[in-house]
Amino acid sequence: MKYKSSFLNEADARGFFYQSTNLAEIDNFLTVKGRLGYLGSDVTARSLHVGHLIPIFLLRLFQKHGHRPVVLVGGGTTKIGDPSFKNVARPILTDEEIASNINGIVTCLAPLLKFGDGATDAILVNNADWLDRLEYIPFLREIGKFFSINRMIGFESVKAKLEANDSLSFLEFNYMLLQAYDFYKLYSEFGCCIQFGGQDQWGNIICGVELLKKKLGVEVFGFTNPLLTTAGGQKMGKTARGAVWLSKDLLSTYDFWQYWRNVDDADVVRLMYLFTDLEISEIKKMESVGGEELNSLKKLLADEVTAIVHGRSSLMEIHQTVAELFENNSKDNLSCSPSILKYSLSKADCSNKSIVDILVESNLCKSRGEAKRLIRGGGVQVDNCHISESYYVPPETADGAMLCLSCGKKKHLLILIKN
RNA sequence: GGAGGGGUGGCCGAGCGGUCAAUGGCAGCAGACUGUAAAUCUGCCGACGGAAGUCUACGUAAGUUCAAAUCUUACCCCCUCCA
Repeated sequence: MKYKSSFLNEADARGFFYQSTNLAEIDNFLTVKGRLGYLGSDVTARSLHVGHLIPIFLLRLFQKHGHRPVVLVGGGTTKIGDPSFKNVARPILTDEEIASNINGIVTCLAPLLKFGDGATDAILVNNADWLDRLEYIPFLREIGKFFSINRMIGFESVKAKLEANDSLSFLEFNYMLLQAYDFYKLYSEFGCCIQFGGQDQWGNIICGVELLKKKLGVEVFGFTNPLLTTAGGQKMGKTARGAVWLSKDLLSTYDFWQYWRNVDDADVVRLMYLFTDLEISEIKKMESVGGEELNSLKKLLADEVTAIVHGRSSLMEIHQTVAELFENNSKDNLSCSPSILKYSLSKADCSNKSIVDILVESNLCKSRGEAKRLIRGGGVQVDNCHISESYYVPPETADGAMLCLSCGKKKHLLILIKN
């Protein structure tokens, strides 16, 4: 075993470790159960997405090993916007938007961490509770005096902006002081000694560590995880339709599953370590797998991640949809599956609605032109037959008949013909 | 406050009076190949229209012109520099 603490051993083995302050001390510190560690997140959207997943799964691990996670939602700092490594300043949100975003994010977290009053139950805090009440002069005198501009402009996150001649407003420049102050607060009020975050948070985290050392003379710790990138070095978590959200309202469980089902070969095992509860020894065996066998591991990955994020019960429905859509051509039960888009067509409409109309009305295509182009390119199928004419009209069929209309291989629409 | 440089399609970025619905790259979509992946190749990628074509777009608003993303003026916004 590399470390004394079980948490560090597992976190490191699974690929959650990027860098930390005084690693040996953290290791000692964590040999005692019930330690507090926090993760802060700004609340710029009403759901978390795949990009947030690494630090949250890290917290989950922290909890599993008998420690107590603190989740800090940035009700206060979101009003500033973290400028680190961003080339566009964050939009300024209203209090109402922030409040509703916090609700959404809490909903996302519920299945991932156990909240409550027990010794290892997670705690939720909102930094608006203290940041909103700050007074400028006292803050400058008590906190600001510990920050050296010389040092601040040396941080990678700031330096990058300065060198690129990007504007960095004073508002944004203050972000790191506030995040440092959060750490100070959480230490003073809860005894929280560790801050987790993505590697891009390093500068901000260090500010907090240094503030506590200077102000209170205590040593607290920072621990960062690598950013989630694909094997090709791309930031992970984006798809055609936008971010891979954790909220069911923004991305169906079926689409969430599909995201993991379709990851790059080279990423499968790494993601398995990070985002499943499978034993490390189990996953180790997968490292040598290749070819078609790897393809089936992707299903396992998709199952496991989806089970953690959306509950194992959601898998049945997803599997049913997948089976019907891809693995056999029967569409008899497809109508029962909530994951698939449906479109009702009256018998009378069969003769006066073209495929183009249907594609547009069902939102499969954004415009008639797009629908026509897609047809011209051979991307539209009805019951697995390519159609080549934009004026194709579905045949009149008996009541209750169904046609399966596909745009490419991934988007499907079930047309129910009714009277 | 002064001086200078900019604002072009999802992003980057050319164009600087007609041939511009706007070169190129990225991203995206579809087809082929495959393992529902990657890579590769091919096609598409403002709206409406069967088409001819029409309309809406180059920060905003006026103007000059037969004709403006391109010229003029005002305004808005961004960036850089200032003993």
